[in-house]
Amino acid sequence: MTLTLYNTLTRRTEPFEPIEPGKVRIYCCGITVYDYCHLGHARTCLVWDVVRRYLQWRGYEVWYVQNFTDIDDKILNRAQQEGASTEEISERFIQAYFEDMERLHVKKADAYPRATHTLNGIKRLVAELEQFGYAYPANGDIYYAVRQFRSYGKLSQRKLEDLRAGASGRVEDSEPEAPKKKDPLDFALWKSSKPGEPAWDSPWGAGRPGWHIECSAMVREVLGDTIDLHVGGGDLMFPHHENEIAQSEAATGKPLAHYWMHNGMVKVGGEKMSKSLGNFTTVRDLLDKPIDPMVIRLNVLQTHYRKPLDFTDEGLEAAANGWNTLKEGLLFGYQYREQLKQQSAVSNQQSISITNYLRRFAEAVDDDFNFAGGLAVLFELAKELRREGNLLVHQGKTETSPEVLEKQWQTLVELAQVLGLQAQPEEETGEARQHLSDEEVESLVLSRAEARKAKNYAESDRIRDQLQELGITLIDQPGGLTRWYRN
RNA sequence: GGCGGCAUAGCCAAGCGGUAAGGCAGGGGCCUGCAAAGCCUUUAUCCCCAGUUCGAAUCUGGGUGCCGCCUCCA
Repeated sequence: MTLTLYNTLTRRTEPFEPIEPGKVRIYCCGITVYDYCHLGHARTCLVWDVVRRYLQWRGYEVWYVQNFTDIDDKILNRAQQEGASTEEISERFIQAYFEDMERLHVKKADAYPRATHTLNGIKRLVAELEQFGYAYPANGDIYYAVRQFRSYGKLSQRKLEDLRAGASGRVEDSEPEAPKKKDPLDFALWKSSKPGEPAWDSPWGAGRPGWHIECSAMVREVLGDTIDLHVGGGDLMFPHHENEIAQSEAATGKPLAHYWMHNGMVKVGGEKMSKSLGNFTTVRDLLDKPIDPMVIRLNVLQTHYRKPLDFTDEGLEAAANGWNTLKEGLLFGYQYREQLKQQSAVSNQQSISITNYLRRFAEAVDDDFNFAGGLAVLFELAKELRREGNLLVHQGKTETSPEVLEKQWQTLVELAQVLGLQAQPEEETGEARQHLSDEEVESLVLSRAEARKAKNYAESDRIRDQLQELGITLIDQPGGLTRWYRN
């Protein structure tokens, strides 16, 4: 089987071939740490977390790096607003980021480079670009000369003329520094600092890096000149990723990444979720509602990563119900293992079908990370296990042999783990529900049976309700037999 | 205005030329004193039009409607 993925660079789905066989180097454009993460950020983090997990499951050794942009205008603004330092702001939101991601079960990256920790790399890159004729100074700032880079626009598939036409209308009035630029599309590599602003020494005077340069520097420093996969939100394609390519490739003469992948935006009421529209929900607000983090994960995974995802209460509710189904399957082993051991073993004629599940899952996901397709396999397994579990509770026996069920369960758990979905058995609180012993329950069930026989349904229903409140569910079976179980 | 993407059941969503996965919600049935739980079962011809093909949701052309990017943005 071949893993294929959609490469933004070529606008085609291509077979994945890593530079070094068996190894994958991924750089994920992380966040600018000036506020809490909202669902849009969460989607990006979740999608690429699962891509990474899948590659690992597929046998690749993955080196996954995600950056923090911890110096930029917005951080500066926020710091000024709060009378805090930029370090205090970025540090606070980096910590918040880690808290949020941990709750969402996003695996830690192998490295979290930061712009402010990469100043040497940044300065080196700017110096090289200047030396090679791609950068020029203007009023203390250093700009990248877009027209010097012949293939500028190759990622977003736009021509310079088109871009200029689009930019011309607003550049003059919205950007006071525009007149300093030789071309409206030129962008700052290094910005001189105003009094009171954080600044680093450089050959161009005290200042700070522009927005795009830090990623070029961090990729190079942590992963090398050319990496396998560069991923991030679709809104970064232009200008951020385009500029990264222009910077890195002009300096190194090598391709920055073989594959570029972009995830779709989260939308609210048909519009992109964003800070400026004010229609965002932060990850922590949602989790504090509370909503099971796995519900958010499932909600995200049910839409293909490249498509926009409309965030709605209904969608969340559907995902919550769906998660319940998966959870019941995932808890099957914990719940019924003991009971199953007592069942007589039947032949394991179905053991071959296990590889079938794995194969179908891999086939779906190999096709440009179609996790939604792969989820169908998980639901199939979960529903089968739930059904068998119910049969065990209601009829005392399963249709499938315990060995096969055990394997199916393990398969489900394995596949769920690939998607970062996991359910833990709830801790026995050992309180109210444990007040009745089995004998006491039996005796109540017996009194109820007598009441029913006497057609005293008021009394029998009272006992049934009473037991239900104590977490005990009764199952009346044909022939007057009543089974019961603790919820 | 320029560039790009999407349009599949009540809702969400797979599908990549061979006759519509899955999830959610709903319908019907069995069981029951009634319930609950459970079990069984059921629900689309794919925005419109015209082509290509033995055959199209899937390819081509033309509409229509949404969305994203072109400015900070995951």
